[in-house]
Amino acid sequence: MNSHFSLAVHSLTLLAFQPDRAASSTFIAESASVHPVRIRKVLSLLKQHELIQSKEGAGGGFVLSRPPEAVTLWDVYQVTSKGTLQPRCPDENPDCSVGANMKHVLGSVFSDGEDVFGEHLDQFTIADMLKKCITN
Amino acid sequence: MNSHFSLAVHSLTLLAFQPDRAASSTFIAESASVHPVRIRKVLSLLKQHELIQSKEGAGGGFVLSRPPEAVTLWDVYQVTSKGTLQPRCPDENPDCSVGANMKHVLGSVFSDGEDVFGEHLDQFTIADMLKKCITN
DNA sequence: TATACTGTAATTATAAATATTACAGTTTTG
DNA sequence: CAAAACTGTAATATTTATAATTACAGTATA
Repeated sequence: MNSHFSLAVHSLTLLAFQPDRAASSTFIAESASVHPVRIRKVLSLLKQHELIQSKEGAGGGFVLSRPPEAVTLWDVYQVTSKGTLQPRCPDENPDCSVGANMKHVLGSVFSDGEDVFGEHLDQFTIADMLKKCITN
Repeated sequence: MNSHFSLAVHSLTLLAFQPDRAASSTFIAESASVHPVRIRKVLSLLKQHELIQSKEGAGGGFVLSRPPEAVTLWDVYQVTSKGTLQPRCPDENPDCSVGANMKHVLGSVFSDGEDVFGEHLDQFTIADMLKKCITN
């Protein structure tokens, strides 16, 4: 699983944690121990998919555009990581009936598997994640 | 998903394809378009878990130790890729209640998710994979 | 108009995956 | 018995993927 997903969930959970004020990329980056530019790239994706809003300039930053109860981990996964479950396969080898088809065959198994996995992720919201973090 | 998994499935399917004779690492490597040493490493794992048997020396190679109907993709996954679904998380940050717990919280969500995904993989056997490859 | 931000592109550095080389040990076969 | 065809594994080199860093244009605030 790529790290965009966990950074996205981290960021959204942090925004849910302080719903009153915008969080800057620097603030989020320090919380997640990564570089601010990396956060801005991930949040750029979330913004494109309207999970957050951003405001430029002094005092700007990021806020949620939906209540945290209305955003699931599956929503986030689809934005940041769709398709990454797929196993890496070597190039197709036309000289071998196994090598020629394995990529496609495993591809369909994992594509369905991603949907199954998605149903699991869909059970958890950002609000749930915040609750789990705080009560620990 | 790491590539050990797809190489393992590829190898096992190839062994199922020619049940009569042992396959050498060179033969399998050519089918999968990768280096023989890499195949030997993956097959070493499968051997440790008794999914295959190997024979050294001239005319040696690898054979299945169970019928292909009795090996599922979940069996293979557990040997080659257990835990790889887990998203990469940055180090825990004790100064932030979100940063301090996110890794653990996501960890449990993905651990359960891996089991759900496993139930999906468990529906497919190596025999199924071979059938899918051949009828394409 | 200085300051604190976002947004992005380009570059550099680091880490992970993969290939390659090397060689010891094991069977088979001529 | 010796050459050939294998496995097994370690060590090294290469390639690729990730991540950090730098740079800078644009925007809102005070």
